Amino acid sequence: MPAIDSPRWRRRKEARPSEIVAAALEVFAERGFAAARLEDIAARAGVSKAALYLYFPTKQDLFRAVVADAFAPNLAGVAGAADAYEGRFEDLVRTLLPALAAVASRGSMGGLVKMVVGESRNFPELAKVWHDDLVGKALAAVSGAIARAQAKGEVKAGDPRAYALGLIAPLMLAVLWRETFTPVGAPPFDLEALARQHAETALNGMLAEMPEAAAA
Amino acid sequence: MPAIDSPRWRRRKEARPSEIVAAALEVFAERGFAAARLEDIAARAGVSKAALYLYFPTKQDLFRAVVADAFAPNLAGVAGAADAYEGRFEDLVRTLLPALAAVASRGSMGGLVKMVVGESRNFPELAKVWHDDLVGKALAAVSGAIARAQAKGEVKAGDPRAYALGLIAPLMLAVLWRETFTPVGAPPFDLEALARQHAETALNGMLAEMPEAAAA
DNA sequence: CGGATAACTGACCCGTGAGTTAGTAATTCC
DNA sequence: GGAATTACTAACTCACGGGTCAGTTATCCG
Repeated sequence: MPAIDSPRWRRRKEARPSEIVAAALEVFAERGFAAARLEDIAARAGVSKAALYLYFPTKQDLFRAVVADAFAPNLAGVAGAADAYEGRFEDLVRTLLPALAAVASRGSMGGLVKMVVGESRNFPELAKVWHDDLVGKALAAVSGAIARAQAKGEVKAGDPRAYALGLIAPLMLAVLWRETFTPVGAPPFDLEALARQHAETALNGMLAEMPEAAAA
Repeated sequence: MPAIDSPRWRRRKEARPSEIVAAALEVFAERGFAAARLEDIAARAGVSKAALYLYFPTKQDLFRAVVADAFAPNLAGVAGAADAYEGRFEDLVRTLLPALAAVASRGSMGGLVKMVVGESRNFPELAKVWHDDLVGKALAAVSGAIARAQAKGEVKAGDPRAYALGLIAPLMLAVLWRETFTPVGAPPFDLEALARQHAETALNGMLAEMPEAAAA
């Protein structure tokens, strides 16, 4: 027999939205937008399906909320830091890559990236927001830092945007690898170690060849 | 009035399967598995929906056929080439990366990669096949070539698998970029140029530092 | 305590799309 | 030519899941 008190449910107007969004992030990341069932999201949030509609008018709006919630805090910081940075380029790289690895290790970044690439065609406006406000900005920030380092003679000549992609791509792909292949038995990548080794390799490849000089 | 002859449709038992698979690849790549409609695939293949079922018993089987058809030829060659290679490591890299860029430029590789990452949770057996037979093998082949180059003193010490990821990740991510962000106005990457620059940068970062030596 | 409020639920509706089937028309073979 | 074969289609069924609503129950306030 169940306990006589302890009501069947509680009113928790404040806590619901974030719990729902968290549950939705999990399910969307696992199944993709179309295959995700609102009943599953509701169940994982400990709530009935109808309750979702008290807070989000449609499935698409819930999806948008997930994106807005989970995306912005992750990358905005990184981009801003790279943008404002003025010290030696190699110090930036040796800070940035492990920081990115740390962000990627915990948390939901893998699921997010999957959602971005998987649903971009079905949500062109979202793809545009993702690019204009976040991914594009982050890439531009790193490219900008590289261009400045080139102007100071720290970094070899070459397309800064291609250099930037070369810097961050291994980490991104390692995250996708974790989401995609590790669950079926593939050996994982150690993100921290990868970030350290890749930082050294990339610097080694990018830095101009004066033994010791430049920088303020 | 329509022409009096020219029948409404023709019997083309041989040609149908490949046409259907090609149409399915397009639609699956655009929409993802769950959101893809068989009617759309049928229409694009110039055939009725029911005709699909003459050749493929279910939507999942059609998806599997698409994967089998489109995936294997793309990567098997690359992996084999890297595996068998015995010359100087830098020559391998300068050959492999542009070749990969060429494969990625034309054709459907972007759509495939999207399908892999997007549907891996919904098709664990496929994810396993993808990894065990293709992606994992390709990565192992490149890692192996790097390990051999390290043994010969051509390449610096370090985790070969991480080096391999660093080599191919920028190209993969550029392909995903094209699929995801270019359609909404983001500036594209020139894959050929990216491959060339990245090959030089990566070699610069990876090669051991004896001015001229080693190699058979 | 008891009425009012609103957060929440269970059971429902209905559009959509995977899969089926009865029949039609292109082809083949005599 | 015409019967037999079968590639193909139009029209259907039915399960599934997004979205709704009437009613229930926790909570607030007097």
